[in-house]
Amino acid sequence: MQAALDALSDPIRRSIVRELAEVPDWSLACGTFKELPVAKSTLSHHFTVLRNVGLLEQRDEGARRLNRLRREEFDTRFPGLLALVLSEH
Amino acid sequence: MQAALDALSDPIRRSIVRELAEVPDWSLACGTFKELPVAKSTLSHHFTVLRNVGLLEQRDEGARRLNRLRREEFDTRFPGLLALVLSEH
DNA sequence: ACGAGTGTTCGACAGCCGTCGAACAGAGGA
DNA sequence: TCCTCTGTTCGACGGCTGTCGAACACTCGT
Repeated sequence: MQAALDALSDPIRRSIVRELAEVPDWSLACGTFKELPVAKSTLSHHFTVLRNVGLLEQRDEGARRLNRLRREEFDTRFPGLLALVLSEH
Repeated sequence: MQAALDALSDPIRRSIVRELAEVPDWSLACGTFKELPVAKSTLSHHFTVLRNVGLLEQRDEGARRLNRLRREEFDTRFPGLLALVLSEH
């Protein structure tokens, strides 16, 4: 719970989550978020946080690392939280 | 949204919210939270944060300041978030 | 009027965390 | 093989914020 709220209290990380929710699973690599105003090392850090809290699943496809939002698993553990974040416009 | 998550990402503030949820409205003053491991100035700060984010309503009763959890108002603006915090065991 | 109890405000401090650049590792194409 | 692209790791830095004690303001019994 603490980790979940910490993870989602960062606006950049919420942006990542919202963007992943709008595309099919495994369709976005980490590097496809270049519009975010942070360095790639910072982006890598954010992905680590989201993965550690159970919001993300990652999978290597050659040189790229594809992402999938763990909607059901996360919603089971923290009901309504993901829906709330996704409702943020 | 940002402010709401920031407010609830602090464990002390979640304790305050949970405790207020278990008693009738206007039944707890700020000073009745002495079991929390913080100084009273820190406690006052936390109450300010919770009030500013719309989770609390306060009312002076003599020297004491009584609190009320704004359940409906907060749940309207951030559906499910308060329920999630209250489910924290 | 005095003292006790309640709560706020202020300045100061410490730790956490988001941020960056540089260096590194691996995959894949020319 | 070399170069490019992708992503991680590392050390360093800065700002935010939770924390405290002291001082202040107010209410209410005694």
